[in-house]
Amino acid sequence: MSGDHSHNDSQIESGSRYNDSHKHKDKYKDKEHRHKDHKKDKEREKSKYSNSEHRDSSDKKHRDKDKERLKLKDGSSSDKQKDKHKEKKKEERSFDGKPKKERENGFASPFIKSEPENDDFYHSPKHEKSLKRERDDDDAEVKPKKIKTEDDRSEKKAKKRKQVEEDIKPKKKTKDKKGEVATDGKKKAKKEPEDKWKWWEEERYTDGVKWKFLEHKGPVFAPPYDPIPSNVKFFYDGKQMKLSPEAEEVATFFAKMLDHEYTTKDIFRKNFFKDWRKEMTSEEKSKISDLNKCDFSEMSEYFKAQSEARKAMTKEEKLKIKGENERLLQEYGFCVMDNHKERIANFRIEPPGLFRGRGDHPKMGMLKRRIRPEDIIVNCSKDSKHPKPPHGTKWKEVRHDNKVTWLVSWTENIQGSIKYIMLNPSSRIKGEKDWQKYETARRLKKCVERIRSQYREDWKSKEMRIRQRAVALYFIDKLALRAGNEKEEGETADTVGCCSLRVEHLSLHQEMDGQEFVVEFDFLGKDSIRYYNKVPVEKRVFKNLQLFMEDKEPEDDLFDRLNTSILNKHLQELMDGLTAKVFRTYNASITLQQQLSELTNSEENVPAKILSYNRANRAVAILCNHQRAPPKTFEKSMQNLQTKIDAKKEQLADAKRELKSAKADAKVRRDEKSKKAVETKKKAVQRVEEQLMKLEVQATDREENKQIALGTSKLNYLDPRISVAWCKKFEIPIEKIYNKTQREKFAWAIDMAEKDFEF
DNA sequence: AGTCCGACTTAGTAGTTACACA
DNA sequence: TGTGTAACTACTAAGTCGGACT
Repeated sequence: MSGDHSHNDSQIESGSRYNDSHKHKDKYKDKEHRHKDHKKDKEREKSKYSNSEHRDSSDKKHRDKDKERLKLKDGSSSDKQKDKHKEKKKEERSFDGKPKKERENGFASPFIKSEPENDDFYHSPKHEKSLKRERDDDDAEVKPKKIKTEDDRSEKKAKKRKQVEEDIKPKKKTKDKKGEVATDGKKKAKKEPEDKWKWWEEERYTDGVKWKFLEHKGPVFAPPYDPIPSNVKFFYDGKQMKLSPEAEEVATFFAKMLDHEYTTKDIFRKNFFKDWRKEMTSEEKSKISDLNKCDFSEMSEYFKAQSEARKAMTKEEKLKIKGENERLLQEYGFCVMDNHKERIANFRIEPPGLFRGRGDHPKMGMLKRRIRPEDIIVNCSKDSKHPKPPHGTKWKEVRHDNKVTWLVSWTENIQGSIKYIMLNPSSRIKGEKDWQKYETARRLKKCVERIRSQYREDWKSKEMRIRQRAVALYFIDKLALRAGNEKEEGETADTVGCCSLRVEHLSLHQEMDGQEFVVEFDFLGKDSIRYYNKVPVEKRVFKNLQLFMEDKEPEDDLFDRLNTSILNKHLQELMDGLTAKVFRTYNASITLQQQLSELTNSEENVPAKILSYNRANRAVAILCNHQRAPPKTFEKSMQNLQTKIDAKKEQLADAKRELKSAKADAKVRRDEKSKKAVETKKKAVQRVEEQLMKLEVQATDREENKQIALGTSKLNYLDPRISVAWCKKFEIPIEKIYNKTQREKFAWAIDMAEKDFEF
């Protein structure tokens, strides 16, 4: 399997963010020009709607939505019918890895237990009882009681657990808190339940319902604009000018970014200036007509001084701010969902500012407008205490949709997309989904060989669309490419995934570096990260590619008979719940598992084993092309480490010399005391050796990690149970692999995976 | 069949904090 | 006792995917 997946290290070395690569830049610039011409009209059309009018259209959207919901609620029979049908379909799909019959009777039990939340946050007793998720209560022997967490489980659940987790014994609680300090002690000790809620031992909703009760305090808005002092001046064309507060605020956004490269970019400046002018008074508008004549330098200096001052604050002042943040977190950072207090991921509304897209984004520099309560849709239980809008304001809407997971949403003005406030990854609602994702990937493991032989067969198909589909799937599987939805030109940076690859993104080499049939990929993927890879492929694939590229212009689609929706429909037929991204998850996780078993040597010490883990992790990151900008201080910190290593080596030599002389001494004297001295020296040598080893490992690890980001795969692609099992098997403390946040996110895996877990 | 859009996951980076070390 | 660096967190952009609508 993995032999199939040859991943070229050169990919990393040469890979770089588009902006950093000159060769690349030029290449893409050319293309952009070519594209531009036929984009123009479309763009003009678009921009008409981009700002004020957008609001109207989105309002309308929501009105329509309302209608729709109403319909659903008092439902005409036909609507209901349709809905039921839909939900059933969903249900059948939603529980990966669980036999269907277990799911069907979700929470039939009338048993309701009112379990007091062990903390009175948002307590609304009158509702709690009726809103508790229902469960059966008949398998008391499965798990030891804990005083206040859930103790009602069903037989089905017990079975399910057995099946999924095999023989999970109740564990001594993982005390993963020892290393944590102050803040932790404060909030955790008081607020956190002693026994953490194990949602993974409970029934799940089966019908598209995400919760039964939801209560929260709404979002925290960005602080209002704080005008700069009047002695900080703005100059236009050399003359001082007092700006209106609205125009001034936008000017400060620009001033704050002055040091950044993109304020020099034409598009950025153009977009900024256009949006800035919209905020000006007519007087200002008539005066300020050229951005180049604007002098923001005093503002810029002012903000720099401010940030210096912030750094130089006294301990007390810093503590005060910290305390205030903590208070805000406690008040707004949590919600109650189905009787459990859960952490919210992003409870602050995004503040206004200038949009910074990634890569060559056509909208960079545009003004991201301030979000007001009137823009906000609140989602919560009907019978919860609704969040109050700030004094004198109103929400746009309060709705009670328990088929979605978000608490708050608003429409952003740059792309017109919807932004959400949702729960933290440690929450039940995110965790269940995450777990499910890995179960789907594990199901793929069972049938991946079948799928592979099928697509290989399809390479020979008479039908073009099938060949294209098969070759694309091969890339997705072998190279872990993303699906590649088509995107609107001129709205975003020009990036592609598998289905949206263009002819210009690959070149074919009959022979290259002694290998036959090499495909050279060079394109910008998500976040404008460059994907560069030379891959030898099967002859049949190569021939197909030649065919697909025949008579096409560089900017034509490689797979002109394919898109993500066609591909995913096909995948759905091959396996329930299968989509393109499942391959990424599957290949990432299976690679980790293989690499770990290949690289780990049980004889080695803990740091060496961790190096092996990081290497396995790295193999995955390379596969998934997870890159990062090399840290700014990389070279220097590498040098520092080297000096340390040299010093350690010297120290080791010294220690060895001393040991030698001690030995000689002992030989002559033959007394206890000198024998002991030898022992001590021996120990010293050993200790220094270990330290040196540790440093060297660190150096290797860091060097190999220069441009590779491990975090993304660890967080999103690697089944945490693989890592947990590995830790247990080799007696590595889990803290060495996962930090606190990660342990919270993966609590389910840490609790359920034993050392023999197999992906 | 294609388009649009809502909901949700995946992504890199900027800024902050903790920590090691001279 | 500050300073440099690593680790972590917060932030938000940019994907995926399914379903409604046309």
